[in-house]
Amino acid sequence: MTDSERGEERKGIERELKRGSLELIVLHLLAQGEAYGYEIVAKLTAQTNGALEVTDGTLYPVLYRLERAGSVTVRWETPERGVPRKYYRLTDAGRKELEQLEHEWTTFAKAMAKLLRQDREPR
Amino acid sequence: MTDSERGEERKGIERELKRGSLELIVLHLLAQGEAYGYEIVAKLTAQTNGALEVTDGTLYPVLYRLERAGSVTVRWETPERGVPRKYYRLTDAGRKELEQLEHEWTTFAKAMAKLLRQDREPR
DNA sequence: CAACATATCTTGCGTAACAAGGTATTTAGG
DNA sequence: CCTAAATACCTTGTTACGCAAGATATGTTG
Repeated sequence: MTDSERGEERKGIERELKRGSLELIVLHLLAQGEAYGYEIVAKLTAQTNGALEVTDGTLYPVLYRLERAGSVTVRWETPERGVPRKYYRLTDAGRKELEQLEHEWTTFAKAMAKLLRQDREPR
Repeated sequence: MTDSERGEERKGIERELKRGSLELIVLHLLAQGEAYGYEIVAKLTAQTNGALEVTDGTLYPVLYRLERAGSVTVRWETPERGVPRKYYRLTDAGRKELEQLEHEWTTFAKAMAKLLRQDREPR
């Protein structure tokens, strides 16, 4: 039995849709305040009621990219109890990048919405 | 002058955003009626005022995927004047697929919109 | 000290959009 | 007739990213 026979061929579609949006998502969450990796994963799940989830294996590369790009700064902190955490904080450049990405996302979403509003052939 | 100095570092972002949306886009355009490859490219440009463009090198693989998936049927036609064209037409399965993709896209876009509406840290 | 929880990081895979280049057919111009 | 341009379709290689899976390290608890 193939995937498509099981009706599971759609499994990967959300994955594709997330492409290009993850940086924006992470920057947006960090704009709410400093956070560490696991916390970002949890926040994302919470603030979208599970509609937009990410595993840590996906998140860390994103954070690394943001750091390299100068959008975030990093700080280790060892809490009174528990494992050391790596806190990420938005830079001014990161804030600008966030605005830019937000704008581009909105533009794209609007174009899609407009296109999908076009009438189909009546049957 | 580097790309980022020209503010062109975002060139690739739209490409990523399109990921996963192209099948939906093509199915939607075909729902307006039968069309051939070049025609679909032109329609997309026209109906989005250039906001969403695609080259034929991108389109043909999409059409091939749709054909393999049974979402479209194909028919060659040689017009009175000009080169033979390959016309694509939506199947019933393609219509279902279109609805499904439309739903998934909308769900995703709504989740994004909701997330981006969350307040930032006041400064 | 064993088992579990927390947290970070790495590797390999699959896929999709695209640029670039290629082919075939038709039409137009000299 | 020959060449050039236009139309249309197709293929190849590159690149980037999301993710599953697993590795590592530290801390907690019974």
